[in-house]
Amino acid sequence: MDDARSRLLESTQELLWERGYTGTSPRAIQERAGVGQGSMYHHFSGKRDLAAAAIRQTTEEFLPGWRAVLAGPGTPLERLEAWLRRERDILRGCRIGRLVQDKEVVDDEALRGPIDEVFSGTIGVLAGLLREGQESGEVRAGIDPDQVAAMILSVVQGGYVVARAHQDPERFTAAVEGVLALVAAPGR
Amino acid sequence: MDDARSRLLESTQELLWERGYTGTSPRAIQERAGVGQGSMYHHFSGKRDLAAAAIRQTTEEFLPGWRAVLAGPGTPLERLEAWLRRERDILRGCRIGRLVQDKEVVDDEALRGPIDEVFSGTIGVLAGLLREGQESGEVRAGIDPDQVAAMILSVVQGGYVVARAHQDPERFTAAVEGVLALVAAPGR
DNA sequence: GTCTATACCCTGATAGAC
DNA sequence: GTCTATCAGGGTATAGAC
Repeated sequence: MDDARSRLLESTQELLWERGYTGTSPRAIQERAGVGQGSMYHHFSGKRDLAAAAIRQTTEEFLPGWRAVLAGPGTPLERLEAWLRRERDILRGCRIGRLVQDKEVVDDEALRGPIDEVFSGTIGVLAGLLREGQESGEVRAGIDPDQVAAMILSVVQGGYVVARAHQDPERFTAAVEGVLALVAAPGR
Repeated sequence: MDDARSRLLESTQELLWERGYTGTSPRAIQERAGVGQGSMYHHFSGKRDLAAAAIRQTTEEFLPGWRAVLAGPGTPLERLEAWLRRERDILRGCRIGRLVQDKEVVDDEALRGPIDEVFSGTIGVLAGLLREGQESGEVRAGIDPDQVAAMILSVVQGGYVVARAHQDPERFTAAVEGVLALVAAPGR
């Protein structure tokens, strides 16, 4: 019954990914959802409200990925590898990272907040993983896990950007393999 | 005399940086340039044409930075450090990397092309630098310079993204320092 | 080269009927 | 809950006068 609501959220998630916040119009959202004007403004107070809900929903969909990194099978380094090498829709870009280019998103706490939480949380998770790996000797010693965690997330985010510029997913892959080669303890 | 033309280009460069392609309107360009409608459409055939010229001009402004990396003072690693640590307007993001989130830019060869050239060229320059550094023993041996070069550019691009999400330039700095720690040969 | 007028569609929203 | 008006403004461009 409030199927319209969930279809609106889903089409907003898709359009934000494809077009960003500025490039996404209420009309386009309604059309893709197969829902009329009145319905949308019944469920949400406007574009911003709908976008905030859609972004929050998207960020919640990242939780399973975190769990796998934290508690998946394998050694810390293996879990990092699995996360970095997992299947991604590289040329479509990151569904949340891309939003942060948008001035309207960055200037609005309700829109930027959830993105910041995912990124900050990811850095925390990665830093923990690196520390674990250092203790077991798998990960290169003498590096700052927090710095390297920020670096790893940056490689993923920047990998999307560089791959899109060249229209070639291989650019992303190269960057990720570069990280893995550097993070492993030398001579293993 | 064709000062209007150069003012148009400059205001387009600024607006593309702040707002992206989709978010930049001809009207806004004209207002910021202090130029009327007719003038803009006299010098350029439309928004796309103007944006293509502005992007090309922006990418040309990257050349001095390359030269410093290639032929600046210091060892290869010192030149890499200088490039990575140089003053940047971090929270404003990368003036060309941000454009690549835009579907209309990616789908248009005239807009994406110059960006691709700068990125591909940068990776080439960085890879050369890394090879030099490996020969002199400054840079960690046993890594693939092309992969690590792609990784370094990704860290810069992703560093902007992550810093904007957190609204804190320190995130960028941490990522960059992470790279430098990993790239240097261990025990030096 | 630059100006003003004009045009048409899109954006983001409100109002009120059903 | 959803539909159909309706609206003021902006986006992007063309036309023709100056």
